[in-house]
Amino acid sequence: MNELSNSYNPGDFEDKIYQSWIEKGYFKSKVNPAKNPYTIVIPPPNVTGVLTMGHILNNTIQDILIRYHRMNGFEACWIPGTDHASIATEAKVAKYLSDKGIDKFKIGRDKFLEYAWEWKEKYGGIIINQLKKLGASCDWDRERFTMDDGYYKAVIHAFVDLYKKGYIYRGYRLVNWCPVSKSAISDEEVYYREVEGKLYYFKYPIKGTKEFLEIATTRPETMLGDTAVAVNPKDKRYKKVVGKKVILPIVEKEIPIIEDDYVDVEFGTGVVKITPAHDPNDYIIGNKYNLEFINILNEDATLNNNVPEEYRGLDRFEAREAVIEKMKELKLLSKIENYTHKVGYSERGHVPIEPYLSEQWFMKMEELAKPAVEALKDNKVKFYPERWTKTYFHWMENIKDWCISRQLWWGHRIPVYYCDECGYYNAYEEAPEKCERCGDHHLRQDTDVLDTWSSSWLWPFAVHNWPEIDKDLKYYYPTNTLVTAPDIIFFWVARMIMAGFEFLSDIPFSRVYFTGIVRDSMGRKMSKSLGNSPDPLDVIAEYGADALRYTITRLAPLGNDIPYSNEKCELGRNFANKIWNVARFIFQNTAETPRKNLSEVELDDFDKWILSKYNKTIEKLRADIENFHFNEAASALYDFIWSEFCDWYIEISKINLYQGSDPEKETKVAVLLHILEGTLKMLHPFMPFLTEKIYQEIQGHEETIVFSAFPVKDGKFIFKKEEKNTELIQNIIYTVRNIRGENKIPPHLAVCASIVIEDKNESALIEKGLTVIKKLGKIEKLEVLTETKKTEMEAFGAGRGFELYVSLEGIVDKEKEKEKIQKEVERLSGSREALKKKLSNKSFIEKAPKEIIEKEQSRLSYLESELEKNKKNLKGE
RNA sequence: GGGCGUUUAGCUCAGCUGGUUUAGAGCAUCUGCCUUACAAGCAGAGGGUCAUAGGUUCGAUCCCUAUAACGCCCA
Repeated sequence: MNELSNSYNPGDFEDKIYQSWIEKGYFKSKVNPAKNPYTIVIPPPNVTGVLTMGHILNNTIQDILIRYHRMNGFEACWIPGTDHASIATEAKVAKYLSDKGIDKFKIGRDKFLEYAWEWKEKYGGIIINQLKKLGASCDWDRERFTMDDGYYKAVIHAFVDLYKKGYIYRGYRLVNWCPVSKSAISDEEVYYREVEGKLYYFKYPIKGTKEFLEIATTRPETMLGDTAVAVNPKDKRYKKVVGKKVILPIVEKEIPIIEDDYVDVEFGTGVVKITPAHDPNDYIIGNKYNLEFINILNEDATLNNNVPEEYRGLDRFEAREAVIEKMKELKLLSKIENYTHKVGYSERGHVPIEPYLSEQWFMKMEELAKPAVEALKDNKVKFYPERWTKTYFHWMENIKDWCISRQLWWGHRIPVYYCDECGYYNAYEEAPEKCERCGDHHLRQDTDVLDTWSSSWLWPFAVHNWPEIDKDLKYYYPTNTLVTAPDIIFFWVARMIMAGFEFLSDIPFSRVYFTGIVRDSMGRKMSKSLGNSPDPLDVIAEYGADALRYTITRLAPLGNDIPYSNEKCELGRNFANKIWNVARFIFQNTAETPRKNLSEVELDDFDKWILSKYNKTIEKLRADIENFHFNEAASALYDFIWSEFCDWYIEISKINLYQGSDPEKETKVAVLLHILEGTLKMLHPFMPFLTEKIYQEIQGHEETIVFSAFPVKDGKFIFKKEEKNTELIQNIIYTVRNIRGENKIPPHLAVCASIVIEDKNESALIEKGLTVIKKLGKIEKLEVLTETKKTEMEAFGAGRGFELYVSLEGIVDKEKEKEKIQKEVERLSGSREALKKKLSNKSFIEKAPKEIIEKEQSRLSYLESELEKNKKNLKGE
């Protein structure tokens, strides 16, 4: 007797099975020259993060790929890990400390880092354990963290290498400043939000006249740092004032009126103020015309000492109000308009970012980008869906230098050492003891850390012992597929490709699968702040990991967003339950019979039909997985198992299982087990737990399904004729059931029927199929006629190649029956007319391919014979 | 402002590069069933002028162009 309980309770076995996989070490990968490697590196989640639905989607897909390739004989290696998430983690730790009344700056860098590591140790394991719940078959022995010793050294090595090659430089530049984190952030960490703001019109007096020049601005407070006003050279209105000066109000300073194409004539008055230190466009203008750069802000976005005294120390928004008040007083404010515009916000602090002049480290990107662009052009790296390559090219071809320094402590500290004595500085992998130039021993390391992405861009090879080129790196690199979300295409994907070429002269992966974004039922992105992201662990507890995996895969067409809600997991759970129960049925009915090979038993039409369908499913499934059509793969399995195997074959097999001869029973047992076993294998990448659990109960199973061979289509089990014959029988059964349903014949009531089969060659088949028709159609007496023999009180149905009469006195409603047939006649004539028209179209006959014309002609004759049958019946002939 | 998507049944989506698709699935709805694998189920049914307008073609849900709505990305 089998071990399967009466109902499907995933909670009873999922953890146990995972535990046994780990104990057996199934997921450990070793360099194996006899096999081809198949490698995936996990997109490392934030070490302090928790699993989201996005992770579920992403990691399920990776696991499908890994398990599929493992079953196909590859040395599959899925390398897991986490990243240190510099800003996010530092913010969390700082908040934790400040809640306890501890100020991060008071305790200092070293003490703070101690807390941060403690924090990491405490929360760092959470997400990894959650992945185990999902069934992820990662090689956990290879788990890496971006701040592990080895990885840390790799990051520093990369920095020093690029520094020496001249790709990394220090510069006083305008950067995106987050006043909350008090750190620079990259362009990619800025998001734009539409804001209902105001457009303020200020009058600046023109020097030596009584006239004014009117400017429009959304950021009045920055006027305190203006060093010019500008107009468009084509703008005739202002031709005469160009070259003159205006007196900057409040500050009482003369600044020039310049002209430049950049100025939009249509915007405001056509005159703009130029604040080179606080606006990216003005920064460019400032450089172009050698204007003065006046930084008016402190790190926390309060105003500094470069502004008149009364504004110093004010927050930027307070200063805005104060400037407006003052301008009003001075009668220099001419109007205020409502104005909707986009404002850049910090992804970290969620406040408007401030373009801010500061000393930062940058990486020159243009050269690094070149091979990475080529790689996609040459298809060495392919994106799925392909359209993302456009986005990629656009970004790469307009690439800007990357600001890689962050004014934080948690991260890889920039390995640049300064000599205060002589001013010399350089980058070193190991801290030098003395100054290279003057020999002084007082060296000071740069206080900044590196942007997190400038550690994770090394991920595909730094997970090994790089910069050492060891046998693992040689074997597993380049990796095969990267599975990630498109919102980090610049942050991460593009940069990994660049790093791959720069450090190993090769692509980091050949294919990139971009998942969609998981949204809630209202179409909103899942986010912590909205509270609309379900905890995947709750979902797993309620529905099972297999159900969740299946559901999310089924819902995720390539490149489209996924509308998710927990109830949708019913889809997966119901499917799991179906599989569970069909397995129970099979075990209950096969235990007594020895299992034989398919070659040892005699197959009937129905066996051949299901084997044919099964082999076609294998073929489709393989193609779908290899082309990343996971949702279709999931559907194909569902349809085969549910609509073909369970709905038809299982029902048909009961006839022989319950009443058949021994050889008949043996045939069914052989086929049932063959298909169950193969189907479980095909399902395993999608639903690993359930399939392992059931697999263990199969006669003659191997130790585990994890390494079992993924089924291969066998051409000798494709049976076209038997497929067609079975289809005919199915159609007859559909017709009987339809008549039963329409006439409300109770299910338990058997009926009498007669049937006409048009093709005489198929009549023989029907003889064999009669039992099946009788059983599934609940027919007690089925008469096969050579021609129509109509009697009273009969319901009629016809299909391709057959006519069917169901006789049941007193139950058939003749009027309704007539209406139904009338409707059918109308439908058929409609189709026939349309088709006739098509076939009488000269152009169609001339231009359409022959097969199509033939097809349409045979369809016409089919329609005509159907029509004839129905009409005859209607006339009562 | 530039780019990229999406628009198919009440809902959520398939339809993988034009012809058995006057279009499929799940959920929801309606009818009938506790048929000893499964009520998380079984059997049937209803429901769509494939966003709109043109165009290409013998033929368009599918290709092209415009429009609209929604969404994302970049400036």
